[in-house]
Amino acid sequence: MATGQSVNERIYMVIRQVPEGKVTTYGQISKIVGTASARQVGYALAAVREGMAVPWQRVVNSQGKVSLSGSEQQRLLEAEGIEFDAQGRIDLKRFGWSGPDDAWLEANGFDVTWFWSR
DNA sequence: CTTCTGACGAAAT
DNA sequence: CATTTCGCCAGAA
Repeated sequence: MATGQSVNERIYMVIRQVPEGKVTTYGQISKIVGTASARQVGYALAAVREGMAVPWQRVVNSQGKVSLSGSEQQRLLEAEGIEFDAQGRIDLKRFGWSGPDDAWLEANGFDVTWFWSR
């Protein structure tokens, strides 16, 4: 594992891998990081400040909805090509990120075993 | 040093 | 479908 780094730092590393036009979920990030619960991912995002280069807007909840209702998160995603339905939800089948590739995981010290059950 | 408080998820009830 | 329970980080007061 990427030792010497805090849980939050590992969470940010993973989120930075999400490409524009795709979204990921709190649960998926927690599985990739391995040592973080979905709740901790939420804590980590709440601690993000400007200048950290973390595309926090690409992280939505398991229902495909943005966490910050009434904020600018949805507008930022629409600008990247993400579509929302009438209920304000994103179709994860179409816009969901499939995850980092094995090479990246291994190069950064993450456990690749989560791939076996994805 | 202690307490409080958040961008969440899955399973059980 | 709504509510409850647990998991257990990091910064502010």
